[in-house]
Amino acid sequence: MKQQQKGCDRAYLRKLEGLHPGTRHTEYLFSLFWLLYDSFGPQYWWPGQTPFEVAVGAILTQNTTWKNVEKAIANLKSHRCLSPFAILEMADYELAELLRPAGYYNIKTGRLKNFVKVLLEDFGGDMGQMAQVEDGLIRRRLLEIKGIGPETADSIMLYALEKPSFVVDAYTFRILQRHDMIDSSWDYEMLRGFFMDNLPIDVCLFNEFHALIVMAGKSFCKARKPKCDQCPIRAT
DNA sequence: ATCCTGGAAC
DNA sequence: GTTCCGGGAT
Repeated sequence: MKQQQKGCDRAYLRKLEGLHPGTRHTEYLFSLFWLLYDSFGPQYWWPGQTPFEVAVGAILTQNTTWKNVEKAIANLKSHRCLSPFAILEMADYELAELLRPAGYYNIKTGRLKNFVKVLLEDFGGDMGQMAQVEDGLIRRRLLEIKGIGPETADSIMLYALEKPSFVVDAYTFRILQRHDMIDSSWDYEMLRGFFMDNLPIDVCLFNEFHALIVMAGKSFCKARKPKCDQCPIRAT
């Protein structure tokens, strides 16, 4: 079972900040972080259990609310199919039926199998073995899998393998654009680099930061009717 | 630019 | 009733 990271608390994060040389961007990012941390509190992602379950969740949650993913994962569990081998051996239509509540069930059936195939063939079905591989290498390997794009790869890296890879998402783009820190020419890798080049490389920090950005995006920095007036990170 | 999909939230 | 998701492939 994946337990809560020990020592991933405010004191630890404060110390991290103190030890890191501050560029202008570093100051912006940390001030953003603390405003989020103080208003939403620690998030302790991933609401997950085993690293494998976290990876499955990362694939199933693509463009889908987490609530729906939980149902699909519950289905896998109740059918005792939450293992690489069980998933690989299941008939497509059968797996699709279990994944149904997560939406895109036919697409996700293929994507899950693609991932599980690599996990079994290259890493003996063991996430721990996958975690042994050097960060850059394993990221590239994950990105080769059809159905795993940059955000899903980084989510698996950070939340399942506990490697310090910053997860960027649509909220990250939106928030930084509205803060005038970036413009629309920035792509995924550039924005990921912005965080990783200006923050201490740390699993606990990246974990909380991305989770907090998601919270801010859901509650305030929405596409349609942003609640800028009440937003805790307004005018950062 | 469009497709893939169910379900929660508004 | 629409909108929108903890995206990615074609």
